[in-house]
Parts: sequence; structure tokens; C-alpha cells
Amino acid sequence: MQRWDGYGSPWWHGRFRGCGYRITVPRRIILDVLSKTSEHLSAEDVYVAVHKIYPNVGLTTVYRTLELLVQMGLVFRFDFGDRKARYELAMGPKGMRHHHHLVCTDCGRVVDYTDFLDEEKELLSRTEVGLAEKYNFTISNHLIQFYGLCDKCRVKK
Amino acid sequence: MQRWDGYGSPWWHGRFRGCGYRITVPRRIILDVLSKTSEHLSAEDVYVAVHKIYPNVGLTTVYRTLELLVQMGLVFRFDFGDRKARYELAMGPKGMRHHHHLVCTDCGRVVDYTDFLDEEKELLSRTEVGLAEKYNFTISNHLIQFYGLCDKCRVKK
DNA sequence: AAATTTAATGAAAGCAATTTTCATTAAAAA
DNA sequence: TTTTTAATGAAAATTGCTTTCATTAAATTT
Repeated sequence: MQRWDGYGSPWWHGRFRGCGYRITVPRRIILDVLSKTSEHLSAEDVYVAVHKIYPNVGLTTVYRTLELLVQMGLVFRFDFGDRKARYELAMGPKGMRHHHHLVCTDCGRVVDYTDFLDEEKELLSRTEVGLAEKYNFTISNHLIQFYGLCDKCRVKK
Repeated sequence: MQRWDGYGSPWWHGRFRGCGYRITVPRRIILDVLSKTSEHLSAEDVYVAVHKIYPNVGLTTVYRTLELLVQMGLVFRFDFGDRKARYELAMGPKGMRHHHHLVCTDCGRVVDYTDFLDEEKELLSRTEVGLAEKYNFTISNHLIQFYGLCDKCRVKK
């Protein structure tokens, strides 16, 4: 599951070194947890998972590390409407993971989709270029989410 | 600035009546504040603005009313990454206001854009149909945000 | 227009997610 | 191995928001 850079270190060690950040046990474990799930974990979720592996890690460190990873662009932070942040590895051993979300506004279920990405991609990059020019922004990322009712919740109503 | 329904009431009175909700002074003022700004107000912002007009309105009522308006579909709630909700009138006197956002990840500035909407719209609705079929969702809304650095923040780095 | 009903309100207390503080620990540099 | 200083964990603090409950005021009935 872990990918190596060919010099005996996981892929993200270089990024850390480059920024002057230390490679610590808690950081190693948090990244490991994130790289092994395909779910949308909250800070609490990460804490629980990390805690199972190494019970000494505190919740504070989880929050701090997630924040750091978001700053570095290694992790994305999402908001699905319940008021707690969700975290996902931006890219991982499996390669690029970019996807969009389909959120059920009733039960909160989140589906990742990549299916229409090819069609979307072209328009998105054109839009990005246009927006960047018009508003003088350097665009580095985007977020697309669709909201609605999943099959189960539709029936309930 | 206020639009009337031709029978002597602002446009939203009918919606309220239909749902059995009362038309009260705080609600009137909150809707008035929202209809007169083009900014992305937090609950606190709304509270401050409302307070200037009518100091008796409490923060609790502001939260409750905003929630009600979101439920009714009269107001949209957004999240721009600082962890507080922002509110915008869904449609107003000026007609439909649907737009997307361009968010500066450094200073938090938010630009609304509608420019590329025509091109986007068609792809979006195709995507919606496809997703709805594939994942068995009834899609009612979507969110598109681009993230990057605005001109000022790019220079600072 | 007055009385009645009940939804809406405001103040205070409560809550959950996240952040800050600060003394201690452990990476990494010397 | 020693030194430096970034990172950590526990506890306290903060923030954005929600709940509770006694009071007020819309809207309905008289």
C-alpha cells in the first residue's frame, strides 16, 4: 500500500523535508490511515483509527496534522453540510484520486464519482482559464458537488 | 428595492402564508437585509445589520430564521472554508441569482461569476441526468467553487 | 375591537468541533 | 552524544451554532 521513492522513503517524505517539517510517528500514522481508506473521514474518525494503531496520539495532533496536510496540498478538506470537516488524501499510492461528490441532503450519504470527469474536464479547464484571466486569479483547485435525495430517502417522503 | 405581488405584499409573503409561517418583524428585516446586499453574509453579519435597524432582534432568531429560509429554498447556505456558514438570497427582486464562486484561499475573498454559466449549464444538466440515473439520486441543486489566489495574494508570496 | 390561540421570540445555558496554551518530548542538526 | 527547536499531549479556551423555557405578539375567532 505504501509507495517508495526509490531511495528507501515513502513518497511524501521529500515534500516534508523540502518544507522543513519533521517526519514524526503521528504524522506517519495519520498519512497511513488516510492512504488506506476510501471514506470521507472526519478528524474524529482519523483520531479513532490512529488511536487503534498507536494510542498515544492525541486529538490535538490529529487536528494539527490534518491542517498541515491541507496547507501542503496533500489533503483536501470537504464540507458536506453537517458541520464537521471531512478529509481525503489528494493523491495517493493509487495515483490521482480527483473526483466529485453526490451528497444526499437527507441522510448525508456521499457518493464519489469520476464517470463524467472526461467530459467535464475539458469544460472545467476552459472555464478555469477564462476565470483566471477575467478575475486575475491563479486557480489551483475546484469543488463540484451535487445535492439531492438518494433512492432510500426519496421513498421515505 | 422591494417587489410587490400586485396585491400589496412583498413577493415572499405568499410563500410564508402557504407554509403556515407567520410574517414577523424580525423575518421582514432579515429578508430585507439579505435582499439589499450582494455580499456573502455570515449569521453574525446578518445579526449586526439587522441589529442596526431594529436592536431588539436576537442572534438566536437570526439563526432560526436563516435556517427556515434555507429549508424553504429562499436562501442558500455556503461554506467557504473558514468554518462559518454564509447566506445568500436564492432569488430576489433582481430575478434569478444563481452563480458560482471563486474563492481566494489566502485572504478569503469571494467573487461571484455567472459568465461561463451558459456553456456550463448544458454540461451540468447532462451530468445531472447521468448521475441521477447511475446512482439513483434525485438531484435538486449543485455547488461549484474554484479555489486559488487572487491578484493581491499572489504578489505577497 | 377584544379575546383567544399558538407560533415566534430573546436571554441564557448548553453543545460539539476546533484552537490555543504551555510544559514536555523527540526529531534532526551539530 | 549533545544540543536545538519543532512537534506533541493534556487541559483549558473559544467559536459557531442549538436548545430550553418563560414571554410576546401574529393571526384567528369571537
